[in-house]
Amino acid sequence: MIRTGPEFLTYIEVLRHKYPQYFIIEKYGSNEVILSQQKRYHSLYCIKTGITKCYLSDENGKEFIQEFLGEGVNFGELEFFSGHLSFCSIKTITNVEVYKISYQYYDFLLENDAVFNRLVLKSMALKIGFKAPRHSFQHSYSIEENIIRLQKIAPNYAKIFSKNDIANYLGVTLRSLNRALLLLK
Amino acid sequence: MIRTGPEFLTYIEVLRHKYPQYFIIEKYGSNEVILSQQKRYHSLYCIKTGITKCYLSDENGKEFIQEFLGEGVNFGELEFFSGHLSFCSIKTITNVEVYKISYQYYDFLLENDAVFNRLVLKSMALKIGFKAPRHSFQHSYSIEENIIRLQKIAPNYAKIFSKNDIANYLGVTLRSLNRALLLLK
DNA sequence: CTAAAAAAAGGACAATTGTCCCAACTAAAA
DNA sequence: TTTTAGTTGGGACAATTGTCCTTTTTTTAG
Repeated sequence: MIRTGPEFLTYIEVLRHKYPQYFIIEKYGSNEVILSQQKRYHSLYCIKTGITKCYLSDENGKEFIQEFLGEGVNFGELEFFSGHLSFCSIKTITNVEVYKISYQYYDFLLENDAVFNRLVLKSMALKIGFKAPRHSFQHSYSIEENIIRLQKIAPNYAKIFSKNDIANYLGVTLRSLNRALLLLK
Repeated sequence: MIRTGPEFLTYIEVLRHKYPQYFIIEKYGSNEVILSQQKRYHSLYCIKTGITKCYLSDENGKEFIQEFLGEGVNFGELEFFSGHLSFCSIKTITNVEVYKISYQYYDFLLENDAVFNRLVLKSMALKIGFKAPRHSFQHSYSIEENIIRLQKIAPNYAKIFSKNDIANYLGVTLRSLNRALLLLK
């Protein structure tokens, strides 16, 4: 439920010794927007500690949560490659520390560090591989079954996330989520 | 609606002159499975001509179509990076020609051809960037609005795809799709 | 400490979508 | 040709989910 990338984070920590000025640590409290959709940025991020949500909001302001991001996950890197505006927003849930890396240094690392390059490729492959089965499952099964699945993956999910976030993650309304929770009791 | 990767395809054609033995052309008729989910492969593919669908099927055999793939799109590359089994199936819709590339040669190209490497990264970034807004839209709007959107993106969609495929692409039943089409007439 | 705001819970009804049918038509196979 | 299988279209009803609203509880801010 919360994506992580421990391998990537470990390697970032290694690289930071070699290129200390490439990695700027930023700290955020809870409920702060780090990146908002439809804007142009010149840096990307890797989460050092904490949890964020990645979401799209539609015209009515409803959030559609793509995934929850934990330690070692990158964000903002897609826009570097595609050249597009950011297509989702990132907001902190807990206190968060991130490494911020400029496009320029990122480009340098991709070209000159084969290990880093391969880790980026792998992390992107994993990102794609995670989404599809999740959306498929969410669609094929009832809300109750989805909640049961959440409880298995993350037994403490209710302590971390608000009901609203969970509903938006499952792609249902808060009312429907509450109904499903009632039936499970 | 049909993903393509012209830039990638062009570069493959270039590389093929330098490394002819790396790229094996395979031809398929319509409705053939090129890759099926939960299996291990040792090659990946790039579509030269034709259209395929990428889908997950659940226990009831219902297909959940992720996307339609056209010229220049890769598939089977995620498993190379993640080391996982294939997580979706690929079936041809029209006649299809693909370039087949072994993991071994792919690895070599990634390491030794910086342009190729960057194109792979870009194509993966685009893959991720496409899915999220689509699922978000599909979820936020009615079936009718989704059909109208399809017609704008691909006016000839009804000639290429069966009703069943369109329903599975939109994540609704055939019955619901028909109902929505009635209301639009 | 109190007021205001946000989060959580659920009632009542409406709208949407799914399930299970059946019928017509087309294409493919025997 | 005849049969079979697949595609398309839609009726009737059930189940699910959403919308709108109200109440209670919890959290936050002044």
